[in-house]
Amino acid sequence: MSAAESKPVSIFDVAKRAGVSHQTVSRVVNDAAGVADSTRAKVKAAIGELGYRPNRSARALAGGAVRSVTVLTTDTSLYGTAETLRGIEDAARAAGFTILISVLDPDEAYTETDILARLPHDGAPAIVIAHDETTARAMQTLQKTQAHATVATGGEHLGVEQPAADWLVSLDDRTVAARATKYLLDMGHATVHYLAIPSKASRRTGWAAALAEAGVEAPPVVPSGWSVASAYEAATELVADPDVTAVLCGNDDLAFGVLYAAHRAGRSVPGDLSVIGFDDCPLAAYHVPPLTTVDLDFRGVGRGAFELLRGKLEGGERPRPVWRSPELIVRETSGPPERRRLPKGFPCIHSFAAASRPRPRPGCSPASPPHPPRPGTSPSCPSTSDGSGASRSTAPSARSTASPTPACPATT
Amino acid sequence: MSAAESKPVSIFDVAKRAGVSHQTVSRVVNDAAGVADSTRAKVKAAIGELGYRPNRSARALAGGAVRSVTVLTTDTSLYGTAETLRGIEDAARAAGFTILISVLDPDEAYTETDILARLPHDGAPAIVIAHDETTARAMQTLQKTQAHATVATGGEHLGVEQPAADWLVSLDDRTVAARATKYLLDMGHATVHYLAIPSKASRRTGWAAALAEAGVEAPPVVPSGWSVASAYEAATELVADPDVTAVLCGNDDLAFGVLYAAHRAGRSVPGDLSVIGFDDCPLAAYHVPPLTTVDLDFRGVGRGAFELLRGKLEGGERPRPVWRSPELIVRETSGPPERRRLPKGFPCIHSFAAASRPRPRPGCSPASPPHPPRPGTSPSCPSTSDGSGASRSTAPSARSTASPTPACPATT
DNA sequence: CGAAGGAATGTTAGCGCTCACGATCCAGGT
DNA sequence: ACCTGGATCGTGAGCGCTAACATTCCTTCG
Repeated sequence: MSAAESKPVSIFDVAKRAGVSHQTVSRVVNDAAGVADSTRAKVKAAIGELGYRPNRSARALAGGAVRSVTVLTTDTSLYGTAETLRGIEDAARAAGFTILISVLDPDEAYTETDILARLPHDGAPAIVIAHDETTARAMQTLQKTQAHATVATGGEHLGVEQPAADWLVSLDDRTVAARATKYLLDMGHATVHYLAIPSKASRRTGWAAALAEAGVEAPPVVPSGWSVASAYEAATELVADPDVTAVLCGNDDLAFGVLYAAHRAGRSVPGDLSVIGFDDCPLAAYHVPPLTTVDLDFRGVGRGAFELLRGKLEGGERPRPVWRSPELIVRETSGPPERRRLPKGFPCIHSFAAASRPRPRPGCSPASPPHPPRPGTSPSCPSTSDGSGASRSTAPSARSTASPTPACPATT
Repeated sequence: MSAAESKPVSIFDVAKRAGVSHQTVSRVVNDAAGVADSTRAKVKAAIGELGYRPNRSARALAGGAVRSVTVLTTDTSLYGTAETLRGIEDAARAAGFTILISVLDPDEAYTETDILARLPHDGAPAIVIAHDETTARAMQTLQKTQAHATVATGGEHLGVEQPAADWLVSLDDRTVAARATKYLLDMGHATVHYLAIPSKASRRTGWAAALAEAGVEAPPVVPSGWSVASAYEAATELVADPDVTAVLCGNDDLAFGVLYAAHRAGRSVPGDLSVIGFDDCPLAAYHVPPLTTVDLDFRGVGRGAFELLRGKLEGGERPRPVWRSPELIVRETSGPPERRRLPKGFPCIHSFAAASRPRPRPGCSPASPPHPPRPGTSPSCPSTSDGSGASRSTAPSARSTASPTPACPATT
């Protein structure tokens, strides 16, 4: 309350004011036992009057409980990273931890010392959001010397499966990638192409596995950057090929890029081309057309990572995060391939496409299917209470597995 | 290099190894003058051999230069916030500063002590990303007692204009909101509606001012949350009204929500309805149709905030950030209102809309206008080298101010 | 050739806090 | 009356570092 431009109040100031020793104040501040209630009250009063706040540096230096986590990452503005960070934050805040962020440059080659210097002090707890080479290497460095206080998320580059490691929280996106691929194959697509994010992603493995299982030769992976723009560029060639009828994308942003490229190439979606993303970012459900994607609970991963770390730090029995399998959310960018296939290299496919495209047509009828957009956080669907895996009720548009119900007939 | 599970190496260990005093080591570590080159080399060798890294807590405690910034914000996953944070990070990293993040809950009522307790110690430097009430109040608290070490960004809630304050870095979005509104008015729209983000935004002021100047009575502001979903919900009623022909949205996410709502309501864009966003998020240029929006350089704001803070901290002459006016990027969600207006309450507007909608039609001709998507960072356009304000070359789709050139004729 | 002055280095005293231990007080048991 | 022991509180040391001052050693100049 009384905060002038003077020396900050220390534990000794409080002690004098309350007529006790500094150690007693320390005990009160840290909720330690062995302080009489009357004394505790006196001290608390003094703290209030003086506006005392503990100095974290001093506390850390003196060997108190650490109460801070350093998060190492490369790009805080990517959806997955940002959400993971949010999860860590949420959990950390609830536990009274402070968060330090250390952003690494994906293009720089760091020495081990460079990485260790990112920590506030030796042995400081850290979480690495490992979605690329740089962060994966950082994790390996920390593993060597600070294993007791380090946890990673993601980590496709780390070459470890979740069940094996007690320092990794990740998603089983390999399985769901396989499921998504199989879903497309089952629908009649001859093959599924994969537009890859820059990461040795397990998603790719899942995709390849599903193709192999179906006896389909995997087409070459199409590499892309992280941005919509790079996906657009990477996809232009792909969507120009009428034999390409289904594209699985490394994340939603890439899917949007493909969708835009498809639009410019005159391919209709999903009649002509099916596109599936990864992430279920907030926009996915509200895109035109709504994007079929995979619901990846990055926030849960972040929370899990923090809890895991806290468990290692405090030794006590903390709930270990489970390795949940994400779910495929079928919306309106995926469906069976066009029955009436176009001859390869056909100059203009507009008339065909327009005639047979079922749904996502702006300027359609206002009497579209009822739309219950409740993208809140309620986890389970009250009415449709079968947990059969392929859909979730958090997304606005209802699932549509096969048989695309034409919302508006081709012409009135 | 040699990092076992033992006591971390301190400045004294290095001193002993190098055969000097700990203070000399300190001088070397901090690049202080007055150390002989030979000694410096010896010490550096010892540091390398022992793998010594300074302890930040101890350094901070002992009163060394601070080298850390606390960023206070409410939501790290919002585009504007995330980008501002990136800007701060970039600048901070370059300057060797550490970043602490403290996330506030927008729904919580914090006391002054609560806020101050977020800082690692009294007088610690901080940047507040003030996009809502909570953060604005936090800023006011810090202003009172830590003014010398605090800087804010955004701050529509702070009631201060940039030129007046030496602790605020923000964008002149009021002016550009007015410009966008005027652009729509000039194009023939009878009025412009505003879908507001939850913030006493200057954007709204600009919008209202432009309407007032044109002698148009401002329609009621439509409130929305930050999410696409809330925008969709808020906009359903709005887009159902055929008299509404132009909507200015508080940010791009809201614009996407409106676009989706318009799509479901059977309104065509931009023939039937013009929509303008704010932010120019990466997706805007690749949306279908590409979104007319305002390029807000949040990353620049973040960098500017950090530089301003550093200036206050170090006292020296640092470049003061300038108050740049953002630019309107006209893409394909805005245009003149339909000449052939529909009678109010007309049951199905599909046939009209489809017949006259010029451009954004999936499944159009592959011979669309040449598309140069170079969303890199090259700031100026080589060919069109007039800086006349209404467009920027960083966005893929070319500008189209008035007269929408139909890319594909209605039917072949 | 001695004093002054500077460069290089060492010594001391904290920063604000916690840990480990020591001191004090008062109940209860013998 | 004495001892024991738990509850409560105080004292001293030290975490790793830097600021301020002290010291040493070598130039350089009158």
